[in-house]
Amino acid sequence: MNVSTNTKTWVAVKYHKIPDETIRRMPMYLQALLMSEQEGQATVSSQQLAERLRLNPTQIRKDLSYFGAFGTRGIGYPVASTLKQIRSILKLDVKQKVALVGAGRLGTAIALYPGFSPFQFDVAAIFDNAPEKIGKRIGKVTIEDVGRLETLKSRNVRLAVLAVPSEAAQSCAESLVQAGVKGILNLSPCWLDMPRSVKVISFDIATKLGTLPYYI
Amino acid sequence: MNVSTNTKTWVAVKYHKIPDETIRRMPMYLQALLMSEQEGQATVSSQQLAERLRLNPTQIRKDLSYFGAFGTRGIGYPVASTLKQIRSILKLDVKQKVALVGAGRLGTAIALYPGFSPFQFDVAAIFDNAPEKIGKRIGKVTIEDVGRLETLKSRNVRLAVLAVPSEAAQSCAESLVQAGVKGILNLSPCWLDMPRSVKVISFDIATKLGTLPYYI
DNA sequence: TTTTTCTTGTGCTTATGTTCACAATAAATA
DNA sequence: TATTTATTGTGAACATAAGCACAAGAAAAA
Repeated sequence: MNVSTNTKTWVAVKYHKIPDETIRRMPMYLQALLMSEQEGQATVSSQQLAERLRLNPTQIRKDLSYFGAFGTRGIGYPVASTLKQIRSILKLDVKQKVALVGAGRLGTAIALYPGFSPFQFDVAAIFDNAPEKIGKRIGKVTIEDVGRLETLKSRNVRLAVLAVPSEAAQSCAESLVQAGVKGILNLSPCWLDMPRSVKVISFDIATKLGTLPYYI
Repeated sequence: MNVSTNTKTWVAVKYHKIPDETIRRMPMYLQALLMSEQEGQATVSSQQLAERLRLNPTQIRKDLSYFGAFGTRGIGYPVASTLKQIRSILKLDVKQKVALVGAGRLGTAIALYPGFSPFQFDVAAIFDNAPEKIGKRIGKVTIEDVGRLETLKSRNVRLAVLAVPSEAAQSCAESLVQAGVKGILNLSPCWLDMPRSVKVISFDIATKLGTLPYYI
């Protein structure tokens, strides 16, 4: 966000706690705006965004307003500049390097997942502990031994996806922190004990599926 | 869920609307209790569960109390019978058949994902539209053509995991509904327009990862 | 038997998140 | 220029969820 030119924005971000739920929705707004852009729309109203995402238009306006006034009354939000703003807020305006730990089936699927493209993530390194996998390639990235995790520090990788068995998750996570990683997406059904300074997002496909029969 | 118009539901939930967040946590309790069982514990306190899951003990007690009084004051929760109760609540006491649509990398990873074991899901069918995949096997299951989705009705499959590209998600979901599926776990970053009677849980790995740089 | 210890179940308070309702205001139209 | 139309931004009301604090009650110890 361009802090220097917008006092109001700066104040808003600085002195208001932005709801986690708002942050959770921001990537959805990014995706929806990208679709509007591809359709050639110059502006988009909260109503249109809401229809695409099946959300309440007020919620979208309030979410965006936490970061400043991006829209124009009577018109809506300018697609290009709002996209730019959101990218900046989410720190997705620069290519974010991501390390992947675990080159199993799930890890491989993630390394090659086309859904990352709107966010410009760069899977910069892949690690595994199986000797037969080391040196092989997934896409353009060569699998390295987990022993080399510490090299992440000098390679400026601050994000990681953890796709290892639950038993290995905690120790891998600790190595990642040691290597300077600040954000971890954990895909195993276990809690990671981490310093406060490290942000962990965990979710497990099985746990999600586990709620489904209840609702049927 | 509109309680007032649905007598069955009204009775089932014992006159309380059960918070969605409570349902979301129930599979976690199931997993934690399984671990206690494997460690040979006969009872477990909300405190112990809370430490394992990094939750507040009060929250666990309140969640469980929505479904009845399972514990014993001064002692805690009996592991075996509470497990049984939770399985019954989540309808995981019977083996739930699941259809998987999309036998790509992500679909394959899910079909073979060991994390489903605590929930006893049975991946009973796998579908894809790529002719070269039809007839091949993933684990013990043979990949079928998506045209055969309608056979799910007679095979009594009521749950599905959707691991297809976003563009295909809506039409696959409609076929699933046509085939009598009542619950869908959607892994693509798009909204599914479904009848009220179908429960959809959506999440996208990229969208989750998209929030991470913000926090670091 | 009485007291102490432990832990559940829950009313109530606090925290977080959503939505309504409407003033503000930019552009289009008369 | 005045009026109408469209849409944002936001204070306040409402809804949902979390957590404190403690009575209730079960077993163990005295």
